[in-house]
Amino acid sequence: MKLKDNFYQKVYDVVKKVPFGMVTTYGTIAEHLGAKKSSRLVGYAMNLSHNNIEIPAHRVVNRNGLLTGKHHFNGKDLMQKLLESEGHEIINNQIVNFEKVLWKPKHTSK
DNA sequence: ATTCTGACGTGGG
DNA sequence: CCCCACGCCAGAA
Repeated sequence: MKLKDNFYQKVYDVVKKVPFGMVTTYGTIAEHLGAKKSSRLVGYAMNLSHNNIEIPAHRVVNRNGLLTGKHHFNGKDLMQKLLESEGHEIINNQIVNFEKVLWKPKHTSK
């Protein structure tokens, strides 16, 4: 049981599926899992999984496209650097054209 | 065990 | 537009 385990598992899986040059949001993932209200869990799951270098957590931002979790990386603007390296433009900790690089699960073709 | 906080999001006043 | 509260789960003090 423990559907929550499945929940985290899905979060990791989805995040790892995020293609290069694309980003996603906690709310989008949570909604995809059918727990939009548990958007916090997604962020929390990231925190637990941030040990898993295989998970591009830097591609996950809040619904505002704001790099809310950039402080949780190497403690520097590593998150911003990574995003910029992938072709994103960050201004004031916010992703430019965020909606244009926003990637959604099961809607990859775009 | 209890209390607070945290990578969020939505709604109400 | 700004502030507060609720929902969700887990870890730390």
